[in-house]
Amino acid sequence: MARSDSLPDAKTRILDAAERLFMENGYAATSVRMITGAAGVPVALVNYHFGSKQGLMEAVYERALGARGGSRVSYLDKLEAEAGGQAIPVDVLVDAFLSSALRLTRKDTISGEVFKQLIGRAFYEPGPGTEAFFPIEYREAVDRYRQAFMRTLPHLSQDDVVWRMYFIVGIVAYAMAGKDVMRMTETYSLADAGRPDGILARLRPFIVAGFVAPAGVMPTLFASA
Amino acid sequence: MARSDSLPDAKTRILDAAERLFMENGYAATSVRMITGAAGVPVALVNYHFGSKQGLMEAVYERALGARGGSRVSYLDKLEAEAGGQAIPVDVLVDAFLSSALRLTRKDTISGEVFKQLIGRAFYEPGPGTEAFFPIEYREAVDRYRQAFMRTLPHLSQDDVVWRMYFIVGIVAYAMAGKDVMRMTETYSLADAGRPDGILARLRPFIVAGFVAPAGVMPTLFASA
DNA sequence: GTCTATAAACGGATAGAC
DNA sequence: GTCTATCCGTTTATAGAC
Repeated sequence: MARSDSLPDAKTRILDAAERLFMENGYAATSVRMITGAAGVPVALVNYHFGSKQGLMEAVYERALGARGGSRVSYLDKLEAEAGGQAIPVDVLVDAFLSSALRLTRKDTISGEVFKQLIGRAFYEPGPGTEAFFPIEYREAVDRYRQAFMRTLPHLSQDDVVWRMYFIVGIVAYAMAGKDVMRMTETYSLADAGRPDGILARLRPFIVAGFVAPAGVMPTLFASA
Repeated sequence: MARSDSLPDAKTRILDAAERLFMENGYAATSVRMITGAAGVPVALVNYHFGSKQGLMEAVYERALGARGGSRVSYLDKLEAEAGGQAIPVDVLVDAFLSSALRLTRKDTISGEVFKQLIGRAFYEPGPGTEAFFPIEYREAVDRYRQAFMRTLPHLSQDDVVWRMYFIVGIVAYAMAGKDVMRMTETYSLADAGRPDGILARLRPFIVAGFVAPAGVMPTLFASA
């Protein structure tokens, strides 16, 4: 599985190329030949190692998301142990949720990129490679964080807490996918654009403030535009 | 262009089918034959009416997003006229931004669905059919709202304002795309799931609170998970 | 495990009859 | 404007040599 040589073996090179190309173009728009071409291996190796194009996609996610059963809640466990029954502060919880639950485990495939578009893409692109085999650990982790958030913010209903976590996932996925349809980062030559830590630094006060806000559901909302 | 008959003409049926299938499967994963099959018309009609698959995609967005040059900022104009030089309250501005700038104009193509996954998909899917021909009016509208937000929230830098608008777009796109990888809406049988107005009602306090929050960029943020 | 060659189906686009 | 038949490149996947 591991070689002491200079070049990774064919299987790894295929995974690397597939990860990058699926990320850039999406699943359907990426052909097996593009992948093998980029990896410098014959086409047949994809089917030999992964069975099919979809099998390759699944292998890419499996590798990117980390080992199965890997505890994605261990950090939360630690926080709760330290708190000793007390509620954990919101900002700490938000940090933990962003860095631990939503963040990917595997680091820098290409060149120091810690954050992955891959997971962002997984949240949106339909078809094989997304919901179908998305690990259950993520949903379990989400539920653990839901409980923690509800302890910290007892003034919110469960629905409100879940909705707000849902919104957070949306923001993070959008940023992770690196999408910018409005061309905001171009138009305003935005600082921190593309820098995960910078983005998260901008994100945190926004999210924390949003999360602690009173629910306040108002009946009629939108004027006709 | 319009018939008094029962069935819409071929061109319209193609647009309807394409809108639905592009929305469900994405652009690359949807073939022209799938579309013409669903529409009950021969394949050749796509090229006759729209020139190419991409031309069809553009026509779909053109129809969904409303007429070109349609003023997407007219409501903001009205608000600013009423304010008479004064800053517009944040919640009003947020409402206007959500309902007017980001919302789609065309209603219920399929069956009473006002909100569109289509635009949500446009925000994420790579390749043709997304950023390439996304109308400039959207970006213009964003800039108008940026100016309004900066007047209302002078304690924020331009970067912070733009970032927060960016986050909002991310949330809305996620909700619009209807994606829910964590299966939150299933798991918790979430109230308001799928109901645009309900979602927006949940969204508003979250966004308003996040937007007015002090920037507070902190140097070191995330503990190792 | 790696490669060449090929199979079998599907992709978008078009020519030309009606 | 609508339809049939077809072209031609590309797709995934496989068979079989090395």
